[in-house]
Parts: sequence; C-alpha cells; structure tokens
Amino acid sequence: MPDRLSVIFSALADPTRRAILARLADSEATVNELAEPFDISLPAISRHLKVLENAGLISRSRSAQWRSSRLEAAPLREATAWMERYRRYWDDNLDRLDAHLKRIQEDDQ
Amino acid sequence: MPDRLSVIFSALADPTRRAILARLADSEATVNELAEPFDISLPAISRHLKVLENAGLISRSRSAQWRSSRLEAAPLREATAWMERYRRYWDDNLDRLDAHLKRIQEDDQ
DNA sequence: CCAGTATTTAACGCCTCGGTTAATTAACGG
DNA sequence: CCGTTAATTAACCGAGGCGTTAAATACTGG
Repeated sequence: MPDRLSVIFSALADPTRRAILARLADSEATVNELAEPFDISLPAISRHLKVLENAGLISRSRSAQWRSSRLEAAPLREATAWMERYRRYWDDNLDRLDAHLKRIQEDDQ
Repeated sequence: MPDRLSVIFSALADPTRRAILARLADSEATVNELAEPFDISLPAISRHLKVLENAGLISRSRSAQWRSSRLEAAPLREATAWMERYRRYWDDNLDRLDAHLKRIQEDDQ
C-alpha cells in the first residue's frame, strides 16, 4: 500500500474529484447531488467518493437511504506542509531573504 | 490532454519523484546522480524526470554528455494556491475567525 | 412485505503508469 | 575513428485507474 502523501496527491490529480471537493466546500451533499453537474454515471461518482474518503478528504454519514459527504481538509494541510519545504524556491520574499543570508555568509568568510 | 493541476498533482503522487525533487532542493544533479539512491533502472528514472519536466517541476540543461536537472518550484505555488481555498477548513485560527464572523452575522440579524 | 429511491458492487474494456531489458543516440577523449 | 560513458527510446508486461452497464444492497413508507 502506498504512503499517505501519494494517496492524497493522486486523489487530487483528478479534476472530477477536485470539483467534488470544491462543491463540498459549500455544504455537505448526497451522492446524487454531487453527481448532478457531471455527465458520468453514478457508479463512477461513487468510486470517486471512495477514493476521496480513502484519502481522508471526505467523511461520510448515512441518514435514511442517503449518504452525505462532508469535506475534511486535514490531508490538504499535510500536502501543503510537504510543499512548504519548497516555498523558498518560489516565494519572492524568501528569495530576497535567501540572497541576504548569502551576503551575510560571504561577509563572514 | 489533462489540465495543469492534474499534471502537477499526478507528478507529485509518486514517492520516487517526490524524493527526486527533495534531492534537487539541495543542488542540481545529473540523471546518474539522481538514480543512485534508488534501486530502479536508469530508464525508469529517465521517465520520472520526463514526467517532472512535463509538469514544469524541473528544467534541464545539457553540458557535454551530462544532462543536469534543476528544481523549478513554480508549479508548487499553483498547487498550494489551489489548496489555499480550503485553508479555512483546517486552520485553527481561521476556524476561530470563522466562528467570530458567524457570531457577527447573527448579531446583524 | 413490497415498491421505490439511493447507492454500491460486479464484471467488463480500454488506457496509462511504472517497471524491465535491449537497442539507440549523444558527446567526449585518446 | 573508436571505445567509453551518459542518457534516452523501443518494446514489452502486469497492475491499477476510470469509465461503462447490469445486478445487488440499503433503507423508507405505505
């Protein structure tokens, strides 16, 4: 079985799943409600939801015959935490800090 | 052809590729150098690099018979920008802010 | 219990992914 | 030019992803 980050990133790699997450940012929703905007079959949506659940990106509850999905953003924190290590490579402010630190280091020598 | 975010996220979904990026955070490196820590074949590494390049996560330059890879973090900024929309769902401070705003809204009514 | 609605599971097809080995290309250096 | 080293491409394979339709399951309400 793959590591958590791989599971999270591959869950996010599908545009339908990202759209589902975006929809869930508004409110909880049932499978049928989530399926409505897409022209793919219900079973396909059902599996996307399983992938998202497996990645911890949604949780689900049952009420009568409806299964409601709810956004769980914690895995996104993990993913951003991983990317955070690279922020210095794209953040202008940190670039400047970096240059500053290099200058200081040169001064030391 | 898939959208940029999908390409980026699926590039990040492989642990070997994430390890390569981590290695490149230190310094540029040749294909052989990048392959060294892994016990998979050189062609496999070569394809991982192609995937990373395709996602814009590395750039490559040739010097003699060596092809050097260099980290390009800009796509990570795009990816975090996408996740940023969900920060309110996991950030404690923003949770509190959210609760605060809700209280204010209730007061208004 | 039965009919109806919501959702999942099963079984299938197609395509991509990640690995392999063998062959090819690119560039250097004697 | 030839041998060597670096890297990629070609051809193949097995596993898994994402879609389908058909069948099964879960639950409600009369």
